Formats: sequence, structure tokens, C-alpha cells
Amino acid sequence: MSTHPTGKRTGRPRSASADLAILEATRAALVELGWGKLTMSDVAGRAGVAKTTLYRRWANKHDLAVDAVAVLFDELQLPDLGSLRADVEGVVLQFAALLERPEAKTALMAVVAEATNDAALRLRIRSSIVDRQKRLVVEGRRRAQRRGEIPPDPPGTDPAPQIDLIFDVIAGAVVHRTLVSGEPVDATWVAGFTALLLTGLASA
Amino acid sequence: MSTHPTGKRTGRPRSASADLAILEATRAALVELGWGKLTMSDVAGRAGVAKTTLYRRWANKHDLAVDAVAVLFDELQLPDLGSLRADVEGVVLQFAALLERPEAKTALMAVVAEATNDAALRLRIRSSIVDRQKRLVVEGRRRAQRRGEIPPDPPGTDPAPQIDLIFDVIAGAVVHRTLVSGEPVDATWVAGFTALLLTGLASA
Amino acid sequence: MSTHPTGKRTGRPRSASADLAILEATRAALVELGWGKLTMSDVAGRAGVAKTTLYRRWANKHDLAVDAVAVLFDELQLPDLGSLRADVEGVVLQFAALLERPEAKTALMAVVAEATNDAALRLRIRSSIVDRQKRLVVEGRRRAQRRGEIPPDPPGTDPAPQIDLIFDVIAGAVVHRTLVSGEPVDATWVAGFTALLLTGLASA
Amino acid sequence: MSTHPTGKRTGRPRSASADLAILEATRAALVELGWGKLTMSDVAGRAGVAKTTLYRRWANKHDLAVDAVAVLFDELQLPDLGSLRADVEGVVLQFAALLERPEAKTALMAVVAEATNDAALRLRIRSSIVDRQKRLVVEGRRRAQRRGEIPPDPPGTDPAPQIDLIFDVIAGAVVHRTLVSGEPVDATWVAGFTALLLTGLASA
DNA sequence: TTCTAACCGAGACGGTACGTCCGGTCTTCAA
DNA sequence: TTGAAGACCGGACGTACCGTCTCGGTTAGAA
Repeated sequence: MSTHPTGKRTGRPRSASADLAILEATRAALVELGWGKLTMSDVAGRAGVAKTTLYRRWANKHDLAVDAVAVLFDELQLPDLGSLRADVEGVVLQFAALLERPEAKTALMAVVAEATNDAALRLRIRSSIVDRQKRLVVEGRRRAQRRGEIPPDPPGTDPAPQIDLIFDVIAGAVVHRTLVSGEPVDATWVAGFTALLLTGLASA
Repeated sequence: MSTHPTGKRTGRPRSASADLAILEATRAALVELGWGKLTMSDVAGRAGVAKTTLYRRWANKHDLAVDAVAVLFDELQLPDLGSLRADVEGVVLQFAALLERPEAKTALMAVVAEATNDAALRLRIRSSIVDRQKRLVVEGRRRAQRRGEIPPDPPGTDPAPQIDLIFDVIAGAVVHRTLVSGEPVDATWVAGFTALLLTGLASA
Repeated sequence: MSTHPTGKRTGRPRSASADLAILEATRAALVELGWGKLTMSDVAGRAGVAKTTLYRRWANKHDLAVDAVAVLFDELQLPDLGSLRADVEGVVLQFAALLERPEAKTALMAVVAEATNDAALRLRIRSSIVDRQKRLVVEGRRRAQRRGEIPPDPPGTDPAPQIDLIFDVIAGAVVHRTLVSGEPVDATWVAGFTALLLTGLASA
Repeated sequence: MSTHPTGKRTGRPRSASADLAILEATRAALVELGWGKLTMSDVAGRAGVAKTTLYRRWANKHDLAVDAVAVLFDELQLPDLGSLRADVEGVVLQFAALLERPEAKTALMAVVAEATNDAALRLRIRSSIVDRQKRLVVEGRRRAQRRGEIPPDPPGTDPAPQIDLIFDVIAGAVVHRTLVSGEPVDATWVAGFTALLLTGLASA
């Protein structure tokens, strides 16, 4: 979210449409130029807005980028495909498709890089992007437990660490495959990954 | 690697110590400043070298960063700890320790980010950093097969995709946990991750 | 003068006190900051007034400055000191004292500078500041003629060019001495200047 | 003069031609745009030079302007026209012609305005522009003394105050007539002014 | 007394220049 | 030929200010 003044009343109110135009312009510029060539002036120009207006709402390029791409991640869904295997494959393919989009991958990696020594940015990424997608793991896990595909939570146990673990493994594998190894996430790879995730190395 | 002139003989030879000093200075600057504040002038100053010397050996900032951190990843080892579980836990802890080092994580993410739209840099990262660590998976897998912990490769099958998969899962999970989720990789998490990797979700 | 609405009757009338507060604030800001650092926001703040209020009354910074300093020049007087020499010395000292005031000199030069390519501003300066001070020359000259210190106007001659000339010589010399040469206008200089003005170079 | 590094030896030397190109570009920009619209970027562009190069040599717009116009004033000459009256008329006309040039008048007034609260700039103006033109008064006075048109310096007297006075009166009258009163300096006015200067008010 | 038009403070807006910084190149002299 | 030094071009940065605009709210005179 952009930085909104909190308790103010007076003065001309900020243009609501400007926020949307700026975020859209940011994504468009990321697609065309990539992170390194992205400039605030260019974004302002595309959005039909003055540079001042950007800086009034976001402190810098990285904060703006987080907001610009966060909405993309909210598009991920988990339709019930009938089995844990199918559900996992479905979400992995969706996530891989998202990471193919230049604005998503380029912005995500750039802000993560900057966040390695910027605690505030780290928090912003977590709250705006990462934590919101854990809903997918929570839901998929609940379904699989109902179907009896995985054991129910033992009473008195906090499921959060397990949820975080599964999330890091799935998201991490896809991100690493796509952005570090630089190989495509195709049906074959997804099938292999899902099999490994469900039954483990020992039976691979 | 820095770019060494190939067939030249005459003239003053390049200072051999300069390469090491520059790479060391780069790592030091990364620790103190992070990627965003890192400047070539600063690196040159720390290394007691002129900017010209940097550019004579590396084409740009990103190439220099790749070389500066690549050597860190070569320190990873896979001592035989007697079981697949122990070997996995050992290497995960080593890798996590490496990613705790600011110069490693900050440079790695920065170059990966830039590589999202720079194919040449992508290749350089793969050859200098990523592919060289697959040796760890190859070796661990061979040992586990000898011990009978995992089945041998079926004849006529290329083991490479399986190796790549395991590598992406392990490296991806640790990277995502550390840099995206921003949570520590401690003994508890490593145990849980290793259990999941060995036996899969179904039995978790 | 500030721009007053002409034929209007209804609605809330403009605050009369605001005009004075704004002009006073402008002079104070000029003293402290000089022309280059003077900002409309700052003036508004000092006057306890919104920026809108300034722009409702003056079209821009330069017009405001002209009005702010014009009143200072109206303070100049020409008491009858008994002789042309004494009258000239008296008015020169007064004028020099005025130009010592930072708000006067800084604003005067700034608007003159801007006026070099702004005809409207040039007119405004002449009508608000320059022409109004010619009264001093007219009066001093009339007195000297009565005393017989200078010859009477020949019949059929327009005295205006002569008045303008004397005005430019006196005002110009003081302004140049103070603002361009940057030397003080002290009693010695005034005596020398008056002697030169009265009897000319040949007898100096 | 631009700011030249003093005791340095090493490194690429500053481009000598850049100085000239920048000063010429500054004058051209002043003619076209006037002071208020003059920008450093524009000057840099006209000179075919980077903005950094400007700031490496001049601290700001005003210092640059002083140097850019100073050379114009050095063009003033004092050919011997045979009499003091003719010499005065000649130099006044030359000076008036100079002040008709937009780059001269606009820059001169702007820097004088800024100098009203900038002591360093005041010094720069004096040394680069003002003091150098006193040579004209010195020479004209010497000639007139030789011709017997004005009395010789009394022994034991410092002629400097008298020179400064004459300079301020002549330059001040022309500047005030041109820039403040906004009236032309034509032959009629010059004749009247010279007469006043030579014989004084009493005989006018 | 109520209406209402013009006023007011506050502050966001588009635009534009500022002066700084850095990436990557080029030019000099010395080793 | 390499190296140190540092000037060079190009261009983005984030800030500051101008003059305009849009709010909600106030105030005096007209109805």
C-alpha cells in the first residue's frame, strides 16, 4: 500500500485514481524495461502524473515495486482438483506461470535483493506478498486431511511451522528452478516435483 | 573469472595480487554497504587500485560480483556422516550458514535479479556458481544408493533431471526460507525439512 | 498594489490586514534569506496566511516584491537645508541609508534583473518606485532656482529631460557605489560626489 | 575564471576548449532565454558538455555568469578623440551599447542582485568585472590632465578615491538610465550628461 | 435569520531545475 | 602494456519551489 496520511482532514485529498495508474504504469515499465532500466520519471510519465506524486506516496523505487507486483500474487487460486497430487500440480503450474511474467520475476528478485540489507523492506515484502499466499497451503492441507491423504494434525500441535515449511519448499523449488537454474517448469518437472514432495526421496 | 588477455606477451604484466585484492574488497564492500550502495569507485579505493584496473578485468559490476561470491560457494563440502538423513542435514546447515553471510546473500540475489533480463549473466551465474554445486547432490545420491537408502538408477535412464530436481528443492527451500520468508534455518527446521524430503508429505 | 477585484460587491471581503502582514513578511524574509532563498511558502507561513491568498492578490513573486519594497522608497524626504549643496548631501545620505537595508537592495536588484526581459514588470517598477522619487529632484531644483544657485528654466523648454538626467546621475551613482562597487557611501564620498555634481570635472 | 585545481599533476587534464565552449554557450543561452529561464542543463547541452563538467569548474549558475559576461566588458576601449568631452561621450556610448546586449544586462543585474547577500560573489564581480574597467577612467583622466582640461593631481594626494568616484558616476548613470529608468541612451542624453559631468549643475 | 458568494487554510497536483552521484570510457604521466 | 589518477559523457536520483487546483469550512452582507 502507498503511504497514506493518517489523521489528516484538511487540504486537497490525494487522487485515488493516481495510485492505480501509477501501479499499472510500474508494471508496464517493468515488462518493457526490466528493473535496471526502470526510472521513476518514466513511471510518472506513463501514469500521467508528476514525479512528486510518486515520492509523496512511496519512499523509493523498491517500495513502489512491492506494491505494484503484490496484486499479481493475489490472483493465485486453489481449485479443488480432487486429489492432493492434482492440487499441488495445479498450484505449482500457476505459480510458475506467474514467475514467467517479466514484471513479476524481475521485481520480485530485485526487491528481495534489496531487502537483504533493509529490514523495513523485508517486512513489507512479507506482509504484502509472502504471508498472503500461505492461504494456499492452509487450504490444500485441510482438503488433503479431509480426504485422508495426509494425517490430521496431532492435538495440541501448532500447525504453523509445518505450513511454513511446505510453503518454503514449494515456492522455493519453483523460484529456484525458474530464476536461478533458469530452466522451465514444464509438466514433466511438475510431475517429478510433486512425486518427490508426496512420497519423498526414499521411494523416488 | 576475470577476463585474462589470451595471446599477449609484451609490456608490463598484470598484477596477480590485484585480482585477489579486488575480489576481497568487493566482498568487504558488500558486507558494509549492500548491493545498492556498492560502487566501483569504492571497491577500487578499498583494493588500492584504479577504476581502470577493474574494468580491464571485468566488464561490469555484476560480473565482478559473480566472481567475488562464487568462491564462497566452493567451500561447501559433503563429509560422509553415515546416513542420507545426516548428509542432507549437514549440507543444508552449511548452505544456510553461507546464506547468512551478507556478502553472499546480497550479491547472489542482486545478480539473480539482474539476470532475469540478461541472458549472458544468467549463463555466468550458472557456470560459476550453480552447476558447480550439483557435485554435492551427485555425491550424496551415490552414497545413499550404495547404502541402499534409495533405489539405484534404472538402467537406460538419465539421472540428470533427478539430480537437478533434488538440487532445486534443497537449494530453493533454504534460499526461500532465508531470503524471502526471512526466517532462520535452525536445527528444528532442518530436521523437519529433511524428514519431508526423505519420506514426503503423506507420512509427515 | 495588490490586485483588488473591481466591480464586486457580494461575498466575504478580503482581509485588509492580510495585505499588510504579507508585505511585512516579505520584507522580513528578504532580510533573512535574500532573494534567491525567498519562497512564497515561507512568506505565507510568516504572514499566517495560505499560499492561495498570496496568489489571489499578486500574480507572482516579482510583483509581490515590488510592492513590498515600494513603500520604503516613499519614506525619502527633502527637508530644506538652506543650500543646494546641503540638500543634495541630505538626500544622497538618505538614499544610501535606504540601500543599506537588505530588503531594499536585494529586492530592488532582483526585480530590476528580472525586468530586463519582462516589460510589464519594468512598467510596474517605474510606476511604483522610480517615477515617484522624481519629486525629490523637482523640489530640490525648484528651491535652488529660487535661491539663484542654478539658472531658471529657459522659457519654452521642457524641464523633464533635465530632471530625468539629474535623477539618473544621483540615483545611479549611489546605487553603483553601494551595490556594484560595494563601497560605503560615507560623508567623505558624499562631499566629493556633491562637489562633482555641482561644479563638474573641470574644477574638481 | 573557472576554478582550476592548483597543485595537481596526475590524471586526465581538463579540456581547455570546454571552458570557452561553456562560456560561449552561456552567453548564447542568456540572449535567447534570459536569466530566469537559463538552466545549467541547457548550457551543458549547447556546449556539448556534461552537466558534471560545468559543476566541476563553477560552483553555481552565478559564478558561471560572471565569467561569461566579464569578457564583454574588456572590449571597452578609450580611443583618443581629442578632448575630454569627446572621450567621455565616446566611452559612454560604448558602455550603453554594451548594456543593450541582452546577455550583458540580464546577467549583470542578476549577479549583482544575488551578490547583495553573497560576499564571495561580490568579490568575484569586483575583480572580474568592475575593477578592470577603471583603467578607462585612469587613462581618460591622465589625457585630460596633459591637455590641461582638468587640474593635475596635487602632490601627496591619492587619486584613487577621485577615480572611483568618477567611475561610479559614469557607470551608475548609464546603468540607471538603461536598466532602472528604462530609457535609451541616445546622443542627446549623452551630450546632456557629459555637459553636466564637465561643468556641473550650477552652470547647466 | 437565513442564504450565499467570495473568502480562507491546508495541502496535493503537474511541471521543471537543481546539484549530486554513479557507471563506464578516455586521456595523461609514470613505472 | 600496465597502473593510478582523475576528467569525461550520460543520465537517474531525490529535493525544492512555482503557480494551480481542490477540498472543507468560515464570514459578511443581501434577502
